[in-house]
Amino acid sequence: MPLLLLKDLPRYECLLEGAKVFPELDPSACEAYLHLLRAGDEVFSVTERNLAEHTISQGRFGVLMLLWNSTQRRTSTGDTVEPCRPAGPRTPAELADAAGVTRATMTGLIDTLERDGLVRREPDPDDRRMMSVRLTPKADAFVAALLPAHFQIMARLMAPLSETERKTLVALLTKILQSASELTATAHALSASS
Amino acid sequence: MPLLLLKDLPRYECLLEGAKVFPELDPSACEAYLHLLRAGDEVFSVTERNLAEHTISQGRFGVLMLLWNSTQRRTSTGDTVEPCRPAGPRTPAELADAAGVTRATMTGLIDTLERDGLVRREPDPDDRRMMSVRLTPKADAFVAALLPAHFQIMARLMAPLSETERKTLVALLTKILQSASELTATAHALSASS
DNA sequence: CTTTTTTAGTTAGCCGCCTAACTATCTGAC
DNA sequence: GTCAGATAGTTAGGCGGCTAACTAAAAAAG
Repeated sequence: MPLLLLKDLPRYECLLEGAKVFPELDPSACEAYLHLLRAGDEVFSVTERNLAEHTISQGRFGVLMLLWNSTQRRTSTGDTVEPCRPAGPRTPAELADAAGVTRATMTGLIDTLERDGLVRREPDPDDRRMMSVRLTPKADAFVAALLPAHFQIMARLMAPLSETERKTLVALLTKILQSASELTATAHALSASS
Repeated sequence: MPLLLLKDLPRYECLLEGAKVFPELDPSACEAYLHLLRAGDEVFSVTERNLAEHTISQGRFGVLMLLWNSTQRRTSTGDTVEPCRPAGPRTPAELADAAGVTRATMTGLIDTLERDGLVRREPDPDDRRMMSVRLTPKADAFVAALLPAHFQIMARLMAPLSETERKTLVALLTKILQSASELTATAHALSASS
């Protein structure tokens, strides 16, 4: 996360005191907000550090995973009845949408991946505006070597939580995600009408 | 968060299928991890958008809050028995520690804040290496005008969660935060011994 | 068929984060 | 007292986000 966060979160009493000055301050909401950002940032940093040991950034890793996913579908033996994602190679625009970054950012990521020999750009035969981005064999080996450690870190991060707690966490986060999306949508609607 | 995340999280069945290929993949851990990063990123973006309307970044806002906190303590009438944080003005190094960024980054943030007239650097009379960073009156007004909307956004984000659910969420996130800290600590120990 | 609009991708330039190297100052060992 | 090492802050340069402006090609309007 590109963010600057408080290392030591404020104690709950401080929030209660702050609520006296600012009636808008909801102490429990604020506490949840701060913990969410702090935990997200910390978890992000832990995985980022692991990826950095293989000299790859979170952003480029995300692109590799997206491409690897479609590669798996494409080369699978067909015993998967319902593919989890639409199959096939992916264009920069599709990758940008799936990853949640702008196309300009995706151009930069693909540039670096291509320079490192992990990805190839191929022109689309039908539409000369479009490109197909494909993993190289080197990237296949790279991802396969990287993933076990990556999965182990996730498992260790979540180790103190029981299966039930994990489900609870996911359910709570999903609720927050939804209210965040609604806030985003209304903000967009407001800016569009102005 | 400076990150690139999957817009549409993988379905749980996909994780189960992935676990057949990678025995290290713990599906529920992976699901929790992805939801945590996604929710954190979304919540971060929502507040960032609000701050951007007042032409301030999350990073600079964090610095203002840290300074504002110590200002409050310093100018308080003394009816707070136990101050939440050690009082007093703060040096760039202290701010960097509290915010969790490097001193170089803090230099840049303070530069911008000073340019915008929100902060002043004053030399320390005792130690000529040190600086004191203080809020200007303009910054006091700025923060006071900004905070109500900021708190309202937190409240709206957490609105779908009951008080109990918020406490549960904080408890679960605290557990994750702790295991993340342990992973960080062991990583540092390993790199120090090598 | 020509013209306008839309779309894919890139480029240019800003910002905030990082690390590494540097300057200036203080501290402590001798 | 002097000189080595620690400490505060800055500077320089890289990276990965972003927006905005641009080129080329396709699609739609006339």
